[in-house]
Amino acid sequence: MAKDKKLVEAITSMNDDFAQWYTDVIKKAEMVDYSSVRGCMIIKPYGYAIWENLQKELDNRFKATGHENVYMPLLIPESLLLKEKEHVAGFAPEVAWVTHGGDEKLAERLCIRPTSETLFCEHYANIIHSYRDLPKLYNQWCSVVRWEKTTRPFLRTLEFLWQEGHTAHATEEEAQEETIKMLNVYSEFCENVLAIPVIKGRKTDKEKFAGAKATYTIESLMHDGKALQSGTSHNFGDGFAKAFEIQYTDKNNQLQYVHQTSWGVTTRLIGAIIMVHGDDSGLILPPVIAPTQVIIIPVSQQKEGVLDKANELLSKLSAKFRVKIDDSDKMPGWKFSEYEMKGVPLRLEIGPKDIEKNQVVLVRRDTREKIFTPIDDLEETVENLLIDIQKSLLEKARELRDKKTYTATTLDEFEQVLNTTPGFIKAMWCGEQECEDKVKEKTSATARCMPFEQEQISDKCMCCGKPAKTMVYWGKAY
RNA sequence: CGGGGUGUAGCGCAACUGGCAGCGCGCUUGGUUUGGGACCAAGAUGCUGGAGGUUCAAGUCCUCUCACUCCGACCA
Repeated sequence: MAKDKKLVEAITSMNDDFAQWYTDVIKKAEMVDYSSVRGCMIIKPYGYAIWENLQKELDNRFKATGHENVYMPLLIPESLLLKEKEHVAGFAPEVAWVTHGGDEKLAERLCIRPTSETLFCEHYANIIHSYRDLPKLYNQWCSVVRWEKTTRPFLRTLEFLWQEGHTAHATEEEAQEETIKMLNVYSEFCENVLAIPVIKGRKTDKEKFAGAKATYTIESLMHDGKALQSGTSHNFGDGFAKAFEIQYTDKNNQLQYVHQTSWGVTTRLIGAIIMVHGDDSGLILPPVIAPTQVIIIPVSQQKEGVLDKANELLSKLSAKFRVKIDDSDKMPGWKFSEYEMKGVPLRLEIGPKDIEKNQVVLVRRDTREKIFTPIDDLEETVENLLIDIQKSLLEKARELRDKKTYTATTLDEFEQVLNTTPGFIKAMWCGEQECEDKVKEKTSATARCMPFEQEQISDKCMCCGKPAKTMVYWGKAY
């Protein structure tokens, strides 16, 4: 009866089928819906609210580091896209084209932006003339379209929301400084806001962005041991500047090319939140970005005074926190499960027994610990608990990642680890793409990044045995 | 783009060898309930993903197509 019923409603267990678990969670937590266009998702209010909170936190950080928001057009003329060779080669296979306006065929077809480097470059060429015009620190929030072969909500969709920063600087040093500065903004954001620990480092040439001189990345590890590239920051050098003729006159009246950067994060981060923190009861959201931080659930709400008290607590807490009340006539047990599925960090139960004792029951989503709290201490306790949940989510994620991080000194060992205990594998590399290709071919793992924090695992490349240059984090990636 | 799986009510599924399209959950109304997914009663809901074909008759057989999903390759 009640037990069978629970089985009907339950989601797939993570350990049984991680991919199915993921799909169940995003559907049951009402984050997305599928649309009639292949590979495109409808982001529902709950999913979008998470994006909005994430956006707010990031945008504040961009502004605090001197960046300004702009908006570039959705459409890019083909001739403009073709200007930088490597860049086109990287994106051409996956762009969508607009060929008609109404019934009329266009003289030049337009692509729907897969990314906006070319537009920013064209614009920069027009507005940058003097060293006094530099640096230009622009960012835009928009969506882009990439015609991917296979798609998954949040992780890979044809259209996705993102932010792309594009900056132009007078010198190589300044551009490099900006590239690293924004990578640090991302990693600080991931750890403090999303409670996701990341590995910072540089991409190998094989993995770097089309047209970039160097790509830096933050890599995180999901519950199933797969890596997720969570944000990138590119140093373009003056490659784009030369292709688009972005030049300025320096103090010595010499014509110089600018040095550029770009950096971005996407709605994919929501996928990371799900797969880093979630459990078999559903989502677990870090309090800082949770659309609802506290859900109030009245118990025996038809009894005199219960709803009044619950609403009183609602208005009291709303001054400081994002709080909601569920006074629908569903059973309390149903509501408990529902908000666990949605990952609300704290549940507040209030019923006749509590009112009698002038207390409430607080329940943490992450540990399910029940805390009986006097109403007089409520605000302080809630505040402390939210801070503690945020903190312990990060700690727990870091512990898990460290536990799933291994080392290997030979390719056999590497394969063995990857097949038995998927995760990050730290191993030495000679620097040759040949070895990178071989690893991928044999194991389907890729070089996730060359971390800033290097370790000497051994002195030989785990693949070819030649002297090693770099320690690399390897892994299977989303 | 290659390989597998799936499309039937909002969701999960059933319908044998081709023969009236059904069940559970959810939904609506009324009532009783409420500290871990309540109960009773009465209802509503379908061009079986789409197009063509075979047949007296198609959810079922054939052809094509679209979407979803998983596994690879490609990518944020």
